[in-house]
Order: sequence, then C-alpha cells, then structure tokens
Amino acid sequence: MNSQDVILGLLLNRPRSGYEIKSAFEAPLAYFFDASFGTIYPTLAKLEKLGYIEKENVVQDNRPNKNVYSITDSGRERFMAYMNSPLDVETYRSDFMVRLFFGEHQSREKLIEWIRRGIEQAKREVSKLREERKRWDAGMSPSQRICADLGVELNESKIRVLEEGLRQFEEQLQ
Amino acid sequence: MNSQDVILGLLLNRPRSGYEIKSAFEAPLAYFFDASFGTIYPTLAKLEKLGYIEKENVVQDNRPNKNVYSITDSGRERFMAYMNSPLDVETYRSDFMVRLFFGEHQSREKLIEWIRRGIEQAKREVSKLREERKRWDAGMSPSQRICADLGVELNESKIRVLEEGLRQFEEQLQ
DNA sequence: CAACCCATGTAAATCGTTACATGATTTG
DNA sequence: CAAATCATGTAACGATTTACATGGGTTG
Repeated sequence: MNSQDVILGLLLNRPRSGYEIKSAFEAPLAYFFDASFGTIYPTLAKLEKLGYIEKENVVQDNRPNKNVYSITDSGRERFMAYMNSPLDVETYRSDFMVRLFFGEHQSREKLIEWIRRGIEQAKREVSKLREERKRWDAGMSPSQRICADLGVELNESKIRVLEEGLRQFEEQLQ
Repeated sequence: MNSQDVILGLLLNRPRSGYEIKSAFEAPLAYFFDASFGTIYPTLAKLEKLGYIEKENVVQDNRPNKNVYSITDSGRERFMAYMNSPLDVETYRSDFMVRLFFGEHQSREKLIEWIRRGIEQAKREVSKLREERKRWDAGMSPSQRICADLGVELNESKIRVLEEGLRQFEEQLQ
C-alpha cells in the first residue's frame, strides 16, 4: 500500500482536487494512513501520467481555480488489483514508546512526567476521534465505522496501560 | 527518532554487533520500531564515523568473526539529547485498516473473510507477544513492562472491535 | 489588516526496504 | 547433506518529509 493506492481509493467515491484529498485525510482514515501535499501533488501527476486518473481544470469565482481529478477505468482496475494483493505488515511507530523502552536511562520523576503527558495526549486524541466520529457518522459505511471505533479503542487501551504503569511507578516512590 | 537514536539506545546497555542489534528488535521494542540489516549496517558505519560508537573486531572460533560496537561519551550525549528532544508524532500504518476503510468497494462476503483473518492474525500476535513477555519478564525494566503490556492490549482491543464489527456484518447477512 | 483558508506545485534531503553477494559453522 | 544460524556488507530503488515558492480570497 502506498499513496497511489489510497488516493485512487478516495477518487473512487468522487472526483477531488489535491487540496480536497488532503482534507480527506482526517479521522478515521488519517489514523491508518496519512499523506502531505508534498506527496499528494506529485502522486496525482504520476497517476495521471499512468492513465489511472484524468485532470479537469475547474474555474472558480470566489476561490483559486483547481484541478479536479477523476478515476478512469484503468484506475479502477489498478485499485481493485491493490485490494486483492497480499497485505502489507502493519507498523505502529511510536517515539513515545521507544523512549519508555529506554526509560532506565531516565529518572523516575521524568518517567512519571512522560507517562502523565502520554495519558493526557491519548485523552485528547480520544476526544478528537469521538467528535469526528459523531460528525461523520451518518456518511460512514459499516466498515468505516469499524475503523473509527478502532481508533478510539486503541487510544483507550493505551490510556489504561499507561495509567496502570503510572500507578506502579508512583507506588514505588513512597 | 530514527535508527541512529534507537541503535545508540541499544548500545547503552552493552556493546553489540550488527547481528546482535538485529535480534534486539524483538518484542516489545519491535512493536514500536524495527530496522533491517540494510538499515543497521550502514547506520553503524555512520555512527562510527560521527564518533558516537567504536568498533572492535572480535575473533571467534566456532563462528564467523564479528564487529562489536560500543558507545562513546559523545554517543551517550547524543542519545540523551534525543531523549530530551521534542516527541515525534506516533504513526500507526495499517494496510488492513485502509482496505477496510475502502470496504464499500468489496462484497460483504469478502469483508467478512477479511475481518475473520484480521482477528486470527491479531490472536496469533497476542500469543506471540505474551510468550515473549513471559520469556523476557525477569530482565525487563518497569517501563519496558509497560511497552510489553501495551503491545498485548492494543491487539486485544483490535480483536474486540473486529469481533463486534463481524457480528454486525453477519447479522445483516441473515 | 492580520490571520486563515483555498490552491498548486518543486526540490533537496533523508530514510528505509529489498535484493543481491558472500561465506563459515552447526545441527538434525 | 540440507537447512538453519551466524555474520557483514552494498546498491538500486522507492517513498516521504520539509522547506521553499507563490498568490488570491475571506473573515473577524
């Protein structure tokens, strides 16, 4: 899976501009894949060159003009080939957890501080995801609802584990 | 955070060869960061050139010789600078979840099949992590235990959410 | 009028994966 | 004797981030 596959998937629903694709990377999709403008625009150019999408320039009155891309039959085929290809292995990359892993090389106070911040951060994330989940709920497919739920659940797991860890660190301080 | 930081962290405990570093990427660390030989060896060469680590060639009888690297004072400083630098944002990249997100473009049967496999996969992962957690438990620091617990918990969350999703899909089939 | 949103792109640099290349030793 | 483990590296390629560059329109 790469940005090509995901962008084709987004264009399968409806034509979009690069800017609109960027804003489609919100929860719940953003939780599992994200791309910046520096990826999106070159990828659109490449997909067009490959014949998977077509560009149409749309003139707007009150806003800058935009290039709206739609998926072609060839693009649909390519997307379906991706959907049936072998799954990539999942990766969860966490600087925060790596630092915890190396926590022996920090003071207990600092570790406690880190964990507290991690908990706060995860709580903010849960609020954000729940809010977005409510906001998009009507338009979500059943499988998208699973994605949204997982985003929330993963963060809640994290909160539970960190709170339990924090409790143990604090006990040892007394 | 990048492979340089993580490798320095591993060398902080004890000197290791590239091959030994690779095998240090097991649970729970591997769950949050991983590196291949193609990353490890060039990174070691770079770290040595930068003066963060030192190479010693160790001759072995029954095995091929190896290059064992130890961290220098400069390397320790560099690692501590990393530990106190701003946190990178976490990324959870999941091909599986992205395909679920685009699930509208698949048959319900296929989706059910996918979700079942996802559940099985997560269960295998839980077994593996629990086993490794038991195996390393004695030698783990308190914060490493948090890492190990989180690996298990995240997978269990995933199993719960997928099982609930599966239930809903199956209901609709009847 | 400042800040923010809309809108598109490029270029350099970094980072990492995969495959290739090699070879000794041990274990079943 | 085959397979697995130990051991080190390179090279090509692909992917992505970050910063740069530009500029119109809207909103408070």
